[in-house]
Amino acid sequence: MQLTKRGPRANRLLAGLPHKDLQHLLASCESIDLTFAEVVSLSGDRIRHVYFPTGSIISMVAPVDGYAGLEVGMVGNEGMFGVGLLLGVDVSPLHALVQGAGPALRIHAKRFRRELAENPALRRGLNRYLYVLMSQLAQTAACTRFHLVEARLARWLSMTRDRVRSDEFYLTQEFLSHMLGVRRVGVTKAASSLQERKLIAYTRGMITVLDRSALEAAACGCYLADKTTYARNLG
Amino acid sequence: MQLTKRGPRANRLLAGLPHKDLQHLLASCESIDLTFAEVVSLSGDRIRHVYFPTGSIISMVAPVDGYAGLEVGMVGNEGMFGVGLLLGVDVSPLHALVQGAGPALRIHAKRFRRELAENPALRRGLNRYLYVLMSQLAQTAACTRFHLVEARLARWLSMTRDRVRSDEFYLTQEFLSHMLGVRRVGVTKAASSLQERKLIAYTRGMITVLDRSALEAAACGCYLADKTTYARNLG
DNA sequence: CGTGCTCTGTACACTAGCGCGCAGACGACC
DNA sequence: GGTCGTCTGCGCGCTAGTGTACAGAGCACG
Repeated sequence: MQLTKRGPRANRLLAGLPHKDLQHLLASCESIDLTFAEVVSLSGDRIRHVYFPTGSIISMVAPVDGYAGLEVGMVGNEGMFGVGLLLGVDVSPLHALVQGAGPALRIHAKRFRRELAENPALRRGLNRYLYVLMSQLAQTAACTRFHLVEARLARWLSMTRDRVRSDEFYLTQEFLSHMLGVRRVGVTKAASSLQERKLIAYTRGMITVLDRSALEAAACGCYLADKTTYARNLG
Repeated sequence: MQLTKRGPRANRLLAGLPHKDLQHLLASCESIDLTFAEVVSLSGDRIRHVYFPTGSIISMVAPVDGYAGLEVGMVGNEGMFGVGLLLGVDVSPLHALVQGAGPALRIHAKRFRRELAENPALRRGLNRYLYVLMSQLAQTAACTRFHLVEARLARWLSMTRDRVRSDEFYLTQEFLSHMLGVRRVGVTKAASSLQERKLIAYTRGMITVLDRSALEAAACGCYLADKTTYARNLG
């Protein structure tokens, strides 16, 4: 893992903090490694830690009775997990699981609340992030309803690529099918198509993005919309 | 319109405030009437006013290029429109339009921010509401993906019924089709089915709920899930 | 080197919902 | 009372995605 994926500055929310505030916050943080498919938190659980991924990705999955759930948000080095605490609620309404293995910083919920109370810059930044996250939720809802699996897959891969900052990452079609809320077969078809078009290549879970900009073009507008929202509010 | 739909206490967020805080806030509020299909705000617009519906309903619609959009949140007397301001952002990422005509209280964005700064009880309550709203967004995303139109319609009508606190309300199938993100014909089929089952009756936009609890039972679990989340956090 | 597991690809019958177009029904308004 | 606009219902061909089941392919590990 490169250095750029491990230091606190690798997380864009933390990178935006004034030096002194950051140092103060870091004193309460511990550096950890998240492993693929690890469950960070289940819907309804108390949030024990807040996570700032630096090189990892956490998926937020809405549970639905009788189904495996649906991913509604993706948190990488541009965000954090545990936003409920910003609003005074220490229970996550969503499942959170590790979609991309890698390093992250985490901080105990209690200390995080204290930091929050003492640190207006942190509060301001995270509030804005929460706004972006809400926009993403809404966008995803609409996207899931209207767009075809292939475009959604392209969006999803592009988002992942941005967050791991690498053209290669590990993801089985089975996993993807849960994220997108479709059958594995649906992913196979869409992925085959993207591979035929030379946008990606994959074998046994290792996915390689061959043509980034073409992949982004194959994605639905939601990809760009998300990016724009982020840039406007946190850029 | 009954008195219970007009006074400030008709809005559950306001009703939860200490008397003194409420009085202070009300000094900045004006009482207005929202008319059916009125556009409160478009995606990307500056938020000029925050709305507390007392007898009206505002729909939050996520725009999608090439489609009429998809409703992702419903705000009635249990909520407010303009949550972005809580997070320091004065632009709405979503369209907001009036789904149920009726009275509401509103307050200028600027004054609202000042109130917010001065009034911790208000902040606390609204933060919790924001949390509930986020949960609703996620729930709706999953619901829209997995559940059949008939169950979604039943959910939607039940939610509306709760918010207008009346078994009769005006809504055309055309409008409903936009909210649910399906064709009008899809609504016709689902609504016919519910009517055959004696759960509702309707003619030319006037919908009557005949059997509330059966309608709620016909809805997907998302209806109950939303209610539970609200009760747990604001009840 | 073979065995077993995981990952990927394919086939088949089925269904919910789409797009479009049209027809009836009710109400409002001149 | 006739006309027009709005609301509701239906038919028809079509498509994306479903559920299930099975087969090949690559890797790991004994």
